[in-house]
Amino acid sequence: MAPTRRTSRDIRSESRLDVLHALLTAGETTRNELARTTGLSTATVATVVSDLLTGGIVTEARVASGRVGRPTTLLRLNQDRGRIVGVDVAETYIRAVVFDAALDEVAAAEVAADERHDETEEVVDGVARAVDAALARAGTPRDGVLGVGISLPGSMQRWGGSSPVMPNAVWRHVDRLRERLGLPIVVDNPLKAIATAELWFGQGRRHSSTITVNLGTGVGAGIILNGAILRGATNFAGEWGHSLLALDGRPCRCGRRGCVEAYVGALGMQRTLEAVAPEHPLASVPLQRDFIGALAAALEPPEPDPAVTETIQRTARYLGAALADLVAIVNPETITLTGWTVWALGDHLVPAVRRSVVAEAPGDAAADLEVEVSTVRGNSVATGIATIALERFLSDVGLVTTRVPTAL
Amino acid sequence: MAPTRRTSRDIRSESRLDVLHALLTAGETTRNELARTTGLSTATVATVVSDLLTGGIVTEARVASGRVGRPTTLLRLNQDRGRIVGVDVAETYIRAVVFDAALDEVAAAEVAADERHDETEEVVDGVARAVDAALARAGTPRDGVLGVGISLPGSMQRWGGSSPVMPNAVWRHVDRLRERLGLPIVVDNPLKAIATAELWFGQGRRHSSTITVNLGTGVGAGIILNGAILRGATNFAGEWGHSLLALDGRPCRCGRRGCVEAYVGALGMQRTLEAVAPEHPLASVPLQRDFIGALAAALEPPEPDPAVTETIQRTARYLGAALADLVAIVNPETITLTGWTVWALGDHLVPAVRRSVVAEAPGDAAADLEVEVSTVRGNSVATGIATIALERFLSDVGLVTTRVPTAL
DNA sequence: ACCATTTATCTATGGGTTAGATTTACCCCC
DNA sequence: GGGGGTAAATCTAACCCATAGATAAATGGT
Repeated sequence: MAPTRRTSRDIRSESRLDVLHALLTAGETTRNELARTTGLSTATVATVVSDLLTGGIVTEARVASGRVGRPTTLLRLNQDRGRIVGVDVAETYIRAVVFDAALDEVAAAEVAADERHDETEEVVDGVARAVDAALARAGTPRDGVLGVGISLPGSMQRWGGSSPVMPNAVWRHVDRLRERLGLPIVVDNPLKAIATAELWFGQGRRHSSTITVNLGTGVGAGIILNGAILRGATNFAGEWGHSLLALDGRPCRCGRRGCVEAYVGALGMQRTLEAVAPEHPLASVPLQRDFIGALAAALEPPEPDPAVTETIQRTARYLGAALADLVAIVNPETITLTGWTVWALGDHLVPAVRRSVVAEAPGDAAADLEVEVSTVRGNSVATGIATIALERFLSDVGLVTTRVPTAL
Repeated sequence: MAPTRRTSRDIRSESRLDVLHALLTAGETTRNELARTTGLSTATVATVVSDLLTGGIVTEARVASGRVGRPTTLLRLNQDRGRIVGVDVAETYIRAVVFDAALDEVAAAEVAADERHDETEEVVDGVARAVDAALARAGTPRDGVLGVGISLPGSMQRWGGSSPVMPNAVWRHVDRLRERLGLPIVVDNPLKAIATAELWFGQGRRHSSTITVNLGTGVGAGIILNGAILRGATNFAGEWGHSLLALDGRPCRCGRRGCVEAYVGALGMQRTLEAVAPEHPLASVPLQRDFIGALAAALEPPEPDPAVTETIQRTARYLGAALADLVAIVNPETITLTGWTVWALGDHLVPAVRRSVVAEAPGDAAADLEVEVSTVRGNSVATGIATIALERFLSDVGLVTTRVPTAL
């Protein structure tokens, strides 16, 4: 019944990941502390740390303790093990971020992208230029790259199957990307990337079930259950932005009507402002980021713009109702909010959204739910997809058995 | 990060459950066949079968093979190991079903229930009377009962926590039920029960992710991911019937507006008929089962009632849109439909629902989705909750480590 | 130089699995 | 009646995981 039977190697793999997560959280720590943090015995921690030292993933520094007893050795992730690149392919830009092996950002580069970039060659070229520029900025030779993670919107692949079925367009992307970059790559979609960022750096470390919701032009949810990303049958899970808020409601970019995104995406918020005050000057701001920035500015004391305030209130209600659907169906412990709309407007949105979720969720399902702005900083898509690339690298060197989706 | 680390005992537990599921599916089988079915080695199957034989869960019958070679021993679940009772506490009835240890139905009894049965004593009394009547009908002494599973609507409990938080009303139910029945009991909600039935007897055996949707007075979804029931932080997952279909739409029984249940529950379908043909005689049929039965009758050839046909079409569209939300968020491989509305109207609903899901789901997310009537026969709530009771019994005798939610 | 203390490592023992050897129980044939 | 071939069932050595507690290492204090 379990589609993939777990073996004792999986147990060891989990132990290694637990130790790596504890190291990421602590920055530097000791074997005894790792035993306390992970619940593993000191013998197991010793064995796992030995494996990671041998693999060059972890380094140690002998530290005189300044007290009696055997001196303590501090451990940390080996930043110098190599570089990992995370690439966020969005609608209007392609951003490549170089991380060290401790997943600290080293350098970044961005190239503009035409929104009609479903032409394979243009995407491949843009990704290659962004990666090359970022690596140059980081001073990293190609042989120092452990892996490149590339987030492609809408990419879909059969998880774990022996013959993955993928839309031809995406297959061509992957093949061409591999040829062009000449580096080990892994491809996934942005929702899985942000979920991975939350799992490794955010609330996913502390909670069994977390949903991280991205608000921007597009809107979606990364779902973490029992310490793993929910991918779904076709790696499509989390497309909550295209679940219904209002049957036959507002037209959505996807061609359907009434989607959550049509109400709480940046464009949806502009539509809400148009409904509140059709002649409002902000209703005709053409660029979404400018629009959201202007909303934030319009809310500054001492005189917040009443139409903008009403827009925020309505948006909070729509968002609360949509999050209540996630609560009703998935019932997570926490929901985190991420994305550039949240950075700009979170202070205004979050308190109202919390109230709205509790009001809109059935029964008292949302009574204990925590809704908060994500603590994952920077570009969480790039961070997450780089983390997926690191996991893939660790899998390739036999340190973890987690099945990272293959871009064959 | 994994909330509960898996140990080698968990691996053995999974092996035992795999063997048990294979036995349930096959009825009777051989060790070699079990090895082929489960993928375990013949040595492991031998060890597992030995454990199950020792525990009296499985029996063997020597069978001459009629061919050369060592004769084959047939194995089957030991029906005589004891009896398990599954109790479905619904709004208007309490039904107790007695199963043997191979989960075949032996006898049943039903008592009427007042819809205002949130009075603890009335529920406890009704459950006790139903269980006593069913056991009498089965000729089963109390000491022959391995466990009683009781499905209580709305029951919630913290899964796996050391100090479960549960609404007081439900706590009182559990305490009083244990006192009154004097039998080992486990309590869960109907959505978890139907998911368990689908996992053990339906599509959950063959697919990694399945959602089983119950349509009746109430509407909800049992969610199976990676061979396990999705419970959620407060055991509330699957309340899809109270996710939104239409913001500010039809009033729902739960006090909110626009819930899926208000459109595709039995009462919702009657509201749809009222919208289609306000003077239709069926619009005022008072009892929901009578109404649904009358709908089915009105659809018989050669002259199906046009208003009823239109009602079915609209309902299929609403249901398709609501299922599309499950596809967008959870992305399962299959969706099965169950419940008395489905038994009565499935032939008319399912083809249209399939088309609607594909049309309403974003992109081609639903392209490969299978939507079908569940193959789990009988009362799937009672079957499922009895299966949970069997799992609990197996856990109590140390044969599985699966954490069945405790009704302490 | 020795002792107490603390950290790190080692070891025997517990759990799981499998490949392949061995045993068992049959049928067929001489 | 016995031997050979065959297929099922069982056993065994070797692999994986974990931990409790013993042992070793490295320090500071006396």
